[in-house]
Amino acid sequence: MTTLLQKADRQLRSQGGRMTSQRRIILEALDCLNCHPTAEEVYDTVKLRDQSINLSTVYRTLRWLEQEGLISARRFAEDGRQDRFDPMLPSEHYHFLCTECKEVIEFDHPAIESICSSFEQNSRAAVQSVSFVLYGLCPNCQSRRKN
Amino acid sequence: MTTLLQKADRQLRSQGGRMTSQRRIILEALDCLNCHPTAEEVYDTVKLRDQSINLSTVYRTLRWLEQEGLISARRFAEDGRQDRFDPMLPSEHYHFLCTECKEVIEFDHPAIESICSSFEQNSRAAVQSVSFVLYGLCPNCQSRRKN
DNA sequence: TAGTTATTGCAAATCGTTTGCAGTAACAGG
DNA sequence: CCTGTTACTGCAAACGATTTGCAATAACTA
Ligand SMILES: [Mn+2]
Ligand SMILES: [Mn+2]
Ligand SMILES: [Zn+2]
Ligand SMILES: [Zn+2]
Repeated sequence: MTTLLQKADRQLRSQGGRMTSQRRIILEALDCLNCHPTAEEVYDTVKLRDQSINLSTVYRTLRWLEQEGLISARRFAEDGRQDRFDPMLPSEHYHFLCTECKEVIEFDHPAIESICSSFEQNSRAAVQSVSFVLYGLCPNCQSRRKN
Repeated sequence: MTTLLQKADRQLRSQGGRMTSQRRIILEALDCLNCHPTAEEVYDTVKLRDQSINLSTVYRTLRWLEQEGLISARRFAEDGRQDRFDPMLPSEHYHFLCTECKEVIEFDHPAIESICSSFEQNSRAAVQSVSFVLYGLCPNCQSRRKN
């Protein structure tokens, strides 16, 4: 399993880009920050290692990774209006967002694809991408609420 | 079929609110503006009837309608970061957004609900709401692109 | 080791939306 | 109708998330 840092390095090499210390720190943060962080969350993590790094550098790096197809930006409702960044997995997947703690759970379901094709047939529209997001309470927040 | 204007009127009456000329114009705009307008689109429409109406009044009215459960706000990816407003239909439904002309097509599919319950069982999370959005090209934009 | 230029930090701009405030106009009651 | 109370308005300024212009810096190349 190749890390984001490795993928980005290869990408940079092939286009005359430069691997800066800031980029390395951001990429390493993304690699160990498991889930679906906001830019602020990445920024907070990265600042622990380099106090002088700037939020706009974080954004520029994230947007570059997005352009290169190495991560994708997602915007969930019921989660303010900030973007969350998702390491691009090899397979399509969908999300559950806990409205309380903002935890994201990924899942997949075979029926989703067939819903798309049945919609395509009925509407004659061409589907290019799918966003399926469930909102609710994760197991933890449910039990926390009962108390 | 009761119009939004009628529903809002009833709601206002029951809570000491006032039916102003601005609200009437906005509600009438929403009633004939068929689909899923942004606040700006509503604003542009109402300005034709009342030059002096203010964008913040449009927002305040839309948010009030949202709170009253008469419309809902939706945020689609690939559509900038503005909200779109959806007259609350009696039944749950889902959306297709044309990435080119921003037309919205509504649809439903019986399998969607069973996907939710199967996710609930596997994850032990409690699903409260669902957002299912397809992105792609509507029939019109497809043929326009072929030429 | 020096030169080219991609990348940075910073501050200011942007975009969609919200808010504080003083003035205006609904509408209830006389 | 007239009047008083106060919900609602327009305006301007604040907002949060993100983007951008620019001059200084630091990767890489040769
Ligand atoms: Mn994901
Ligand atoms: Mn709709
Ligand atoms: Zn939770
Ligand atoms: Zn279209």
